[in-house]
Amino acid sequence: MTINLSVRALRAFVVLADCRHFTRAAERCHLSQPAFSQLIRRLEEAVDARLLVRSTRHVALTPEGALFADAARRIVADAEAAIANLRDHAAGRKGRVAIAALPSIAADWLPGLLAQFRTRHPGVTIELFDALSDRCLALVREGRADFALAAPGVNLVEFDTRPIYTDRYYLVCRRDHPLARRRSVRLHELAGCALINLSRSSSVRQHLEPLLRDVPHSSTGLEVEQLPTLAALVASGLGVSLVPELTLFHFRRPELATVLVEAAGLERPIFVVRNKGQSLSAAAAAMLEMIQARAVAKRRDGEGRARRSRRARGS
Amino acid sequence: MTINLSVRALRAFVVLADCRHFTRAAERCHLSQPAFSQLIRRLEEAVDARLLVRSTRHVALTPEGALFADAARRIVADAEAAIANLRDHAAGRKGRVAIAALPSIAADWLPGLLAQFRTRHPGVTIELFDALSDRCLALVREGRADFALAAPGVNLVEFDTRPIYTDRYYLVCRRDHPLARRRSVRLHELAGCALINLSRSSSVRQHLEPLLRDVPHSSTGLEVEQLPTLAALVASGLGVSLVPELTLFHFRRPELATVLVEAAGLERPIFVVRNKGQSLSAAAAAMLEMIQARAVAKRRDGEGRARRSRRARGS
DNA sequence: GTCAATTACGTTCTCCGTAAGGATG
DNA sequence: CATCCTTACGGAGAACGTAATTGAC
Repeated sequence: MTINLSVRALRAFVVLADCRHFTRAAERCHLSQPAFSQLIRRLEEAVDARLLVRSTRHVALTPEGALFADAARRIVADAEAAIANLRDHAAGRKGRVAIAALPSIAADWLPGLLAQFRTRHPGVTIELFDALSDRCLALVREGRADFALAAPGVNLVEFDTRPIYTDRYYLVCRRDHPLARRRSVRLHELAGCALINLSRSSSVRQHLEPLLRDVPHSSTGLEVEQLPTLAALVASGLGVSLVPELTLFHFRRPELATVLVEAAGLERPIFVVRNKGQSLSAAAAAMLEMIQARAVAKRRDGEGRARRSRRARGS
Repeated sequence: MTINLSVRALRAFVVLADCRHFTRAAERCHLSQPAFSQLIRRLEEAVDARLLVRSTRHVALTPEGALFADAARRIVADAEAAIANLRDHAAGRKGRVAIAALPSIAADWLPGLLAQFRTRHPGVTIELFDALSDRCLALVREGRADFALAAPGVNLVEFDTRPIYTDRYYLVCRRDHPLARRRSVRLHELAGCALINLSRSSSVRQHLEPLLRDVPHSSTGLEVEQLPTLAALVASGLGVSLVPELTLFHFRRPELATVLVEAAGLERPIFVVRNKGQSLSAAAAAMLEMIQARAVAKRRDGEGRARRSRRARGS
């Protein structure tokens, strides 16, 4: 009872129902007339009903045939639409990308990149969640985001991860600070500085805490969540801070200076995080590709800056 | 660019999307696993997109595959519904029959027959137009009726016609009329009778007019449309009339008698009238079949009565 | 006689099942 | 090592095109 209909046969029948002429219908289907005739006959056998009344001179639909022709038209249209839709999605002309990214990344990298993506893939809906690492991972886990751009969280083993960038840390201080004119500083040189911390829940703080244990510094006791607040505190001379490169745009003010901090392990890797064994939609894959290309460019850019810095110091 | 999808392949894909396991899906489709695998591979080639991510251990849908699976489910369901629907119609379990019939036939034959048809084909909608011949033919021509049961109208050549019954004429008179006790009369015996006519537009009148030209009868000048009126006029002693057998139920009153009229050509053929080269729906064909069977029974019945009449008169 | 459908027939291609191969947990 | 998907391959049947046939106007 499991019949096999081919969309081809249905299309042929629709064409025949339209022009009611085997020879012409066969031409339109790029078939010889006998082959076409056989195709229709097999269709009638498959559905086990007479769909057409044929005389050698005229072809007419039976009432059942007319009924079935409507259904066939619907099915053929639906199948063709499904394939067209599928192709659009596969080619990245349609679709949806949902990205979860750390606020710093969302604010620094992504805006320009998303604009570029949109011009290249105008049919794709973009969803962007800017959230802290844990929330980013949760979004991926729940399937609400196709992938995340995040720093290493508590537990990444349940995900597929790939590093795409290593973010470096910068000292943020006032221009009148002793280290402000330096191209770079080493971590131990911060001994004695008054450090303003980010809140304990941030990935930056979690990353820095163990490294700073060896560096004697005077604690300011200040702890903030928002980077603009931090910038204002530093500008007011209450202390200095360490922030990842990606957040530097918060600190581009005339009264502030930013200095690269060099230290082993003082690099924050950024990962692309995805669900294990789950493939990306074409649109998401295209988006990720663009992001990775940008990351590579950024890395080269960073290295260039570093080399230039070393040359400037006359090494 | 004219791709061939088979519903079978789509169904296979749907099954696979449901259980995500080639071996089990193959079993459900009654295929060997390699054949099933090939079927899916060909489907992916046909739509030119990866629908599944296969590892030797796990099978997962790509986002595009999930999208297509929805469409496939829809198409498969639609195709199966279309076939089921078609079969229902072809088997007369569903459908619509529209009959156009002379009022006499509609009132005399059809009611019991339609009730019988309805019990046998409960899913079929029945439409009944009771109208005079010309209107019946118009309904068939317009496709609003599948067939008509009518007397020969002006122009039947445009239709396919088949006689199913020949209606005989009866004299309608009062019981005190000289001919009232007769089993049958010959047309010429009506000479001198006061005849009440039906209106000129009726097929009965058109049929009778030429035959009565040779019979000298006194005209009453009365002309009516409705048979109940005619019955009342005859009952009042204003004259007699000639009416087809099918209308006799109008004249079953204690004060009236009906007598078979014998004359060459004084028979009204009833035709089944259909559009040329247009086939009937299964439901309509079943209905027509029942009607014809009933007509045959009625004819035998009539002949029986006639034979009994002749015997009674001692021929 | 001509047009238009079907039937006949040989070839090609599709599609299946069995058997062997390879990857993953 | 057991599971499970793929590849390989030979055979059966499907499907096409050419040519011949039938039937209606």
